[in-house]
Amino acid sequence: MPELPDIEIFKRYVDATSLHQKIRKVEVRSEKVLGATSARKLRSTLKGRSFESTRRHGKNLFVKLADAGWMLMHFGMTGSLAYFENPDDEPPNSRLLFAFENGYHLAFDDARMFGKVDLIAGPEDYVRERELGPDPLELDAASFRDRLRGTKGGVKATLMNQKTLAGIGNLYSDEILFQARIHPRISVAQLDDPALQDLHKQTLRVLNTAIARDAYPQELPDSFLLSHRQEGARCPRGNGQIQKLQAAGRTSYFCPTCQPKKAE
DNA sequence: AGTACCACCTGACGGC
DNA sequence: TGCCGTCAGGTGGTAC
Repeated sequence: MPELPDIEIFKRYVDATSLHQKIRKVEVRSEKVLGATSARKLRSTLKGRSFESTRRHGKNLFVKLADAGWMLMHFGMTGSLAYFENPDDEPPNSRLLFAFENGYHLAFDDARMFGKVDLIAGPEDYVRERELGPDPLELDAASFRDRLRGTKGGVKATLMNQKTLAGIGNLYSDEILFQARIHPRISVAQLDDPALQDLHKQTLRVLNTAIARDAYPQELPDSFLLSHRQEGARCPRGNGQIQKLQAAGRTSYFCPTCQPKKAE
């Protein structure tokens, strides 16, 4: 589930459950999810310390450690978090387990292990080193427009390019383009200023709506494509059937009537 | 700069 | 029930 709205929900989850509690033990169940750090280093850094606060940039969650830098969490395609008391409730694909002194646990669960947990100096350095673009929720319309004006590729690829904007993935780019009535394969250069302004507006609306619904797909409005995201499904606006195609190397769903290839 | 393809991994699902 | 192919919400490297 991990695009910007999902990570924002994970952030709030950590804030609500796991801050300011002394860490008793760290169990590394799979070293695959460790980045540049080692199991030994992670354990020794975290043990006896606590999570102090969190930040999010795009799909990255940063957890501040009391007096010892930051922990980065990236959730890949299948990562998630679970906070629980009874050890029997540890999720099936738990890769890292943080045990707190209050008896509760936080698990980093990730079936495919494309996720990463690492120790880093801080969010700003990390964002700069990775050349990540701005988080779309922090962009006003003019900055958004200027950002996209500097690009030349397909609109779907551009929305998903983390160096252009950080946080949008395959699902939400489809949703944003559906709401903005833009065909996924149109190039950014074909969009005029009003179109880019509307694209910005829909981006914010889609992401904020998803966050407000806890990024829970079933809770999204029926007017969203995401609840109709399969070939042949009914267009939420009643304009025919959803189709799929490949765009930016990913399977993309769209409504050919609402999102025509040719601008009118 | 942009795109297409492959690789990294495992689990879920549909067809037989 | 079980096996097999296909696909999956991300990202990084390579080649063009």
